[in-house]
Amino acid sequence: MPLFADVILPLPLDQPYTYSLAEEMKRPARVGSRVLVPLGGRWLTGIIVGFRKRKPGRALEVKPIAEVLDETPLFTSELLAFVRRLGRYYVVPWGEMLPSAVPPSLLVRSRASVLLTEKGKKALERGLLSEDERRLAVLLEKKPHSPLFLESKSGAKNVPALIARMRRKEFVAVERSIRRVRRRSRPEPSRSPAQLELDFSVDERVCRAVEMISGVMAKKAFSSFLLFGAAGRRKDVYSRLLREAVSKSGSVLYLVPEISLTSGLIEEFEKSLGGGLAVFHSGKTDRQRELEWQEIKEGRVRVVIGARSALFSPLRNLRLIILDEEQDESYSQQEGLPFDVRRAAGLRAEEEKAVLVMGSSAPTVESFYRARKGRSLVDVGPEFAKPKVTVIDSRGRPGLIDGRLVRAVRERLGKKEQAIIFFNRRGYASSLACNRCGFVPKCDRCDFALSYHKSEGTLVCHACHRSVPAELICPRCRGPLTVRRSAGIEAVAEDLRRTFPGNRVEVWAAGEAGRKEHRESLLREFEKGDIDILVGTHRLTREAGLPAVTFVGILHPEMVLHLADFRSGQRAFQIIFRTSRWLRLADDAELLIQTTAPDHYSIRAAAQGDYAAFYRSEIKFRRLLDYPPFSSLAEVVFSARNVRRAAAAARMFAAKVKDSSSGIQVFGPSLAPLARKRDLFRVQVSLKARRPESLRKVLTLGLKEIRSKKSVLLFP
DNA sequence: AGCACGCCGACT
DNA sequence: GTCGGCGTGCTC
Repeated sequence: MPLFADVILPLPLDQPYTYSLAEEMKRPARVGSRVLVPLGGRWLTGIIVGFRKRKPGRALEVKPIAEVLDETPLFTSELLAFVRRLGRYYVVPWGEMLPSAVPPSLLVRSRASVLLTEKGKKALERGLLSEDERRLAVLLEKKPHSPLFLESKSGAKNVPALIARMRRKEFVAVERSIRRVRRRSRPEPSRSPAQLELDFSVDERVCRAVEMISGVMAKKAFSSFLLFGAAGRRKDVYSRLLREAVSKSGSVLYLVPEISLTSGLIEEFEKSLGGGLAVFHSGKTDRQRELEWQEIKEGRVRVVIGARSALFSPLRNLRLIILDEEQDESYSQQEGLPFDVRRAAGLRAEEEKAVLVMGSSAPTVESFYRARKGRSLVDVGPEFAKPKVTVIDSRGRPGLIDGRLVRAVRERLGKKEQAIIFFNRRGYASSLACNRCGFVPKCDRCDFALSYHKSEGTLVCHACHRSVPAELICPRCRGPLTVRRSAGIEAVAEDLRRTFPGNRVEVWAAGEAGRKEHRESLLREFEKGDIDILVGTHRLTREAGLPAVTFVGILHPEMVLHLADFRSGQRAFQIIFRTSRWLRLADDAELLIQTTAPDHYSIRAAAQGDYAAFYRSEIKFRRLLDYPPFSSLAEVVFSARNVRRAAAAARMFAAKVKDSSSGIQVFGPSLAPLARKRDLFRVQVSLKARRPESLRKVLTLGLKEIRSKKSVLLFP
């Protein structure tokens, strides 16, 4: 009896391919196992998603599976179902979801290598080659290289076509090799769980929350909760639920926005669980991740702590998913990673019939609204201490830093105290400009003015992260380029240095100061008291080791309100709310906010530390303008090398959506906010719908036959 | 995603 | 007429 396996491949395809199974492979091949298969002349790793007795098409010539790579399946059936659903949800092909789910080294593929033939060498010596051919041949003279290497080094255009032509003329040959799949090394056996400590939390709200949630957990059905309140009490709840789940031989997934923020947490769990804990973070090597997967898969690891990639860990009998700091923007759908972690965690919990507990002291209004409506809000009470907050109205006042803020800082420095100043814009100024001819240096791949970073002497494109040395002479008229020093953290630092010449001022920002050693040395020096004023952007809130100070100043948190984004009110609130955590809780600790929008509800509520007040205003505004959670939004960006192609795809999509006329509002096509990025023109279409299901249906249908590159952002 | 194919303008 | 750029379609 012949047997065939349906295999999903790590390609932008939604359909599995069918391969035949040799007799000796029928036993090890199982749903969820990795297999090595041939596809169009190369070797790829795929995942078996099903079996069939006959081939799908009569005429189809089915190729055999070369090797089954796993003894136990890499994916549990729940995990596989989750990945498929996640793809469906975000309109991403099944196969495209795979690489973001699995450590890349587990998806072996053949690698092409181009080598120069004898005939090619002779042709090179005799000068028989065209310019591009010669360049390629020179690179290959010493040793073979990958097509990718040739693409970047040869300087020739359309390298794949060039290689194909040279191959036909037998100047070069292409060889394919697969990195040998390593045999698994037997990891050490797991330690037996240590005695679980009993803890006697006296907080009644914590006890009630634990009781209620663990009661639901015992039912082994999907359910979700929003834990609202102070961080310490949330952690008590998590830790007790976690131990409850583990003691019932279940496993737990603990998601955090950034693994660096979990110091202490890991040690604590390690102590109380006595092994069986895995920590996911981006700093790990491929090899480490691979071993970790095996450990989890084979049930030796029962608790996984990590950021978004941990969402795909192959835990079995998953009972509990914890998602802390629910409001954090790193959970949102971002470039390259086409899903929202909050939503994804919900889908995974549904597939696993597990309980999802999200937690925050100031959740997103979307989650808060849904939790209230679904009666799944669990309030464990707010922080006890609120810092002293002062709002400075700087309307009509000149200068970047208000005199009142300067006075407050001076007072602190006089008392030998340190200050943190927060300002959420990188760089020195938005751009350089020529006074004479108006020239503004722009990125040559993006439609974006370059940001001037004075301390580094560079111009940085904040869209594609490329940086070039700054030239201060206008290339057009040879006039001087001057700095528009309106904003930017470097300008803030410079002002402060001028105002406090005897004190040390340092800048903390992503990008230029992004090197790890640099950040760590800054941190140490700040801790020792060698730095008096630390000026930081949003990046600073991502740092766990920052010592608490007695003074924090926030400059113009209202800047984000000017962005065309329905969540900007929430972002402004969060900036202030989160920043206040840097304050040491002492009597004379103070948070000072300098703003030109002191009456905005976000700023006012954040200054008072009043989430409820913020929520009331924000939800009213969302309802009025029909924004999420009262509607669903989609943003589809079509990108292509030339504008016409991108525009044509966008127009076709918009027309299709309008034709389906299912009560969906269509905005655009219009140029995307960043009309050109990394040499791609971007045209976008936005959709708004009452119900998320109708939106997804229209997206799936409308995008079906559109070949052009596209990316979909979904809200919520 | 790769890779082959086939179409078209622009050069030896 | 070939070269080289680019869009289209297929891979079990």
